[in-house]
Amino acid sequence: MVSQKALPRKFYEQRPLVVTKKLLGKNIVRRVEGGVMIARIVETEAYIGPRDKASHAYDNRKTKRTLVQWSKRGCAYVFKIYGRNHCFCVVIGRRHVPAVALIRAVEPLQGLELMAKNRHVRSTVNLTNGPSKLAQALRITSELNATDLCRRGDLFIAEGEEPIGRIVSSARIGIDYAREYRSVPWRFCVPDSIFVSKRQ
DNA sequence: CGACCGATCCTC
DNA sequence: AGGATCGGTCGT
Repeated sequence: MVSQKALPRKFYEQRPLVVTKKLLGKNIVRRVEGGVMIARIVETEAYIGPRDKASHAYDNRKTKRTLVQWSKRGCAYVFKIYGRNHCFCVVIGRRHVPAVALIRAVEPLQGLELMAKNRHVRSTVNLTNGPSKLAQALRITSELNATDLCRRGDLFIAEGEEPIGRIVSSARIGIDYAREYRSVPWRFCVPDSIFVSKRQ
């Protein structure tokens, strides 16, 4: 039986890289009409503004899109990318310091049928093995931007099983333009998960 | 107001 | 390897 108690604010108030790493193994709980979906986080990345050139909040770019990055830790930052895809992040920066953890991959635990319906794919691994794939599977869109994940609502994160083995860290994916921040090891994943992006 | 482009995914 | 697809962002 998996816990459905939201992680406390205190969890998100640790140092950004600590939170990003500790999110591995935690469970995303998503309630929609038709049921509950639960998925275990297996891959994350940290974006730590304002100096991080890969971050949307680089150089303190505070816009309508990025504003949530300055809100309370433990809130959701959901953005749309390439016109059709969404990505799901968690705010983890101290007050006045924008920072988020991007959820890059999860393992489905409950509600696989719902996820498959949302994704229109057959294979289980293809359900949630990428940031926009999991957002689509869990039906996470811009409407959920700024959701407080510390409340037990339609979207929150709960305690899960500790990852077994050593956490792998590496450079982040898809941010080659970020100059000297291109190679910082701010990507974390559990070892041996088939849902983790190829490339480590 | 126009131009550019992306923390991706899918198909070829 | 290339196209989809559109709102955010920035320069004029």
